[in-house]
Amino acid sequence: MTDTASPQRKGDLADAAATLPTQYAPAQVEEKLYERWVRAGYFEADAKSDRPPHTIVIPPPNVNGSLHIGHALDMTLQDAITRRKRMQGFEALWLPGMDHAGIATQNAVEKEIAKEGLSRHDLGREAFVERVWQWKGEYGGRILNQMRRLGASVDWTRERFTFDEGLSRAVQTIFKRLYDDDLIYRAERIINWCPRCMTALSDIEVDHHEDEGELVSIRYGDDAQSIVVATTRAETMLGDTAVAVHPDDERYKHLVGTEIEIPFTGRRVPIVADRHVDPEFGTGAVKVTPAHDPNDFEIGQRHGLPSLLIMDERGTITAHGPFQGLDRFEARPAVVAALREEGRVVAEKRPYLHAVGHCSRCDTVVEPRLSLQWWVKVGPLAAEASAAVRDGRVRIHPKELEPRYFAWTDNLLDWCISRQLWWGHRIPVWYGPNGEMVCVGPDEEPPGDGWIQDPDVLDTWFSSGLWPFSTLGWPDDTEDLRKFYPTSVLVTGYDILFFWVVRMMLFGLYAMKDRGPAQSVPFRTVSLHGLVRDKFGRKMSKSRGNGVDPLEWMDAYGSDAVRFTLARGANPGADLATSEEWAQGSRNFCNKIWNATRFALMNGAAPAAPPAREALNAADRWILSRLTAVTAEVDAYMEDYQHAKACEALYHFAWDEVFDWYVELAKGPLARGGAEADTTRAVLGHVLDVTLRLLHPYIPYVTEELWLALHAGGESDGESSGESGSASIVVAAWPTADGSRRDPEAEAEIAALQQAVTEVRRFRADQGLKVGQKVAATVTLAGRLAAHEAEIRSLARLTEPAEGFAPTATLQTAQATVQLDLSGVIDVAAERARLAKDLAAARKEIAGAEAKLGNEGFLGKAPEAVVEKIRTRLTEAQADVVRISSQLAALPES
RNA sequence: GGGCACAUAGCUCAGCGGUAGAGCGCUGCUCUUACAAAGCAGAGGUCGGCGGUUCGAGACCGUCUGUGCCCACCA
Repeated sequence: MTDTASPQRKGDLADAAATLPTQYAPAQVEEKLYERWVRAGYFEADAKSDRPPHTIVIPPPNVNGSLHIGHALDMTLQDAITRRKRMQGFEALWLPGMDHAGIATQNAVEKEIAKEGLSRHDLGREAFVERVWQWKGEYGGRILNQMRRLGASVDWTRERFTFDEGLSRAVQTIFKRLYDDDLIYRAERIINWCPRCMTALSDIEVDHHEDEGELVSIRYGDDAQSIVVATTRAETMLGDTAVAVHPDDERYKHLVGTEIEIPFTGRRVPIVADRHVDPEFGTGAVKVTPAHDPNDFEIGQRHGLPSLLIMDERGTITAHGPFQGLDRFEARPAVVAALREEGRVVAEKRPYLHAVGHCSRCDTVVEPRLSLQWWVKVGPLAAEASAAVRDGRVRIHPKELEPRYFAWTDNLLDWCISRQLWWGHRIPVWYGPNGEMVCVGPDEEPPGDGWIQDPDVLDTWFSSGLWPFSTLGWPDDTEDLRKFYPTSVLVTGYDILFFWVVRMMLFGLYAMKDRGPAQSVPFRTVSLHGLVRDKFGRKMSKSRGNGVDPLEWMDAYGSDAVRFTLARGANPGADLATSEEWAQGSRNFCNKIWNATRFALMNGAAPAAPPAREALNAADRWILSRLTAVTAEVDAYMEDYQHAKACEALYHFAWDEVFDWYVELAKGPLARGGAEADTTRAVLGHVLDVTLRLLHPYIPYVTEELWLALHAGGESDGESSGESGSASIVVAAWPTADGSRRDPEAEAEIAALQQAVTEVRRFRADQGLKVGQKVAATVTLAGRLAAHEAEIRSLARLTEPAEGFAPTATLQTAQATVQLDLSGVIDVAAERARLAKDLAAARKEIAGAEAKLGNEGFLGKAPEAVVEKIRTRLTEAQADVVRISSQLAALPES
């Protein structure tokens, strides 16, 4: 924390720099800047503007959650995209909001009231929903508040909630439309039932994992006629209404068409032949329970079998008999035991690994159950959704993930949308006293006395599927909808590709179809990122304790550091590993930028249009050339959502080129003063100004703080500041590459200089010389390097040769020869070893190149540029051998 | 049971037809007129195995092994 500037120098410091401490302290700038940005209205999009729109709707976080590292990644990327577009002059809208998250939130509140010894049924529907709203008010805004911390440039005036009034109207509208188009229907089917949540679940809300089951073989029938079936769910036999065998199975052919008695029930059921049965599996005979198994249900349909429900909503056996009242998992062993008693267990239980469905919310084993539910007929909608990607109206990025998308759109089964919950959009259907049914639109009065509304609510993904247009005011034809739909890009993790992205495609294309094919898509591009993992690439989990709290990192290292860490790891569609050390590294980077800018300010640099070429020295021309190249590179990467690449390019340019070389090279001219120093100040100011603007989308806070300081002192130049002047980097112009500044000549020149300096430094390091230890040397330069002796001497810490100068070592690069007097210092043995190594490397090089050039196939087919490169390499290596050999010979005896 | 990825430096990952890269970590040196959250220099990979295509292959093809993920109603 010590300020190393000497007292005399301090007086020369620019005012702005004097106020900057030697370390960047995020806590002191973040809140202040965010408030200023919001107050200035920079994040508010104007639907009336004539700028081209750029729209992102946030994947709405669940109200019941708090910011986790995955959110932080998602939001950082969206913010970076939005900030760049805003700087480019787009009318950039990033719309924030939350999801009511039906089942998840209901569970959370149920858990809370359970602490008071209450269930939702104790409260009753209305009071319970009231309670959830209350809870939402209390905890709901947490993530949104955390977004502010992160620096998210969202338009707070447009914040939405999937359960707010407007969105509820959108839900009702689309339900009605789909209903009228026969794309929503009510039917009795086998659904996934969670006996704990007591609701139906859609297929994607069920997680299958391998569970250890027990397969037991049971004999049905009596001595006269019997058949053996195998099952893992013995209790379901109480609901069996048939036994099925394969039609070609010779073992059972004679039994088909006969009847057999189901134990305990006294029920006689038919033996049917069905192709679904696999004769190879188990005994080749299957018990058929149409009400509790999806396959069996289909067999039942094919053979006109009755369906018997034998469990209630809680999974308790309701079938009359000895097992009534038992839980399904108590009933299973009880049934097996009773069967054994009767001598019906033919083969004892054997362990059997099979996939069992679990509720994705509470992990309870899902019970397939025949039930009357509401469905979306997805076929026609999915065909559209598939076509939109196939014909390029919607681009999935990275493309490698397209097959996963098609795997869904091309195989989607009808979607069960009704849930037996209380927290959600109520199904807008009313039932009349005589079994009539009417679907009520948003502006219609519900029917009167004697009619009751369907008690169920809609799947939470039903409302979030409308998000890209419901948030913009649909079903009304609003200015926002006209201006900002279709949205530009959807940024989300690949893990909700089918939960959410597919739903938005289905609904968007349907609801907006009157706009025509190109304009109805919910987004032009889907940019998918991966999951954040720990430093070893492992999934983060509570039980493993390897999770990361982004807030903790923000506290410790600043928001920018967290953002940069995440963005830098974000390769399209790929998971990223992260750890605290990386956040530290990013923090260090921010600090480095801080200090480089601080140096510039201390030397009076200010953003200005860089002087004409003739006024510039080689270093200036080099860095401006590189700046142009990097600007183009970063711009292209960002346009293609390649954040990791963009960040890497910026990191290396800023640190390795600007800070480590240009700033060092600038010190000479700045110290010498005069016009030369003015030029350097202008170039340095310009380079930093552009670099800060390029970095701003990823690290908004530190760049703003420094950019303001940089503009506080000097003249603002129109090009760098953009039309909004120097009020904020948020609205400064996004840099464009100035092709006229490309300068291969200067790049080659500085590369040669770097090579020479590095060679000397390496030599010094090998000899164990201290930085402060002066070494006399002659420096002989050729070609482009001719004018750079002063820089080389300064950067390599070489002094002029004095009397009695006696060189003991020679260093040579392509355009520089440095002879050093190291009498008394040099470690001859080490030097000899080093040279021997270099010599061996050069000889290997020659051998490789000669082999290639002697290869006729190579000469015949390789492009001329490649051949030329190898020739050059050969020539250089040959020269190296000569040089090194002579150096070896010149070394004194040890 | 299907499908899709991935196997490159100690760790996490880029590179995807022309002499192996980054960050972190590691080693050595250094308070050098912005920064020790720094500077300088360095060590460390026969790019999972085996075949093939090619003048040339981490890179393309085949195959094997290993790992991960997604989907799936086999009782």
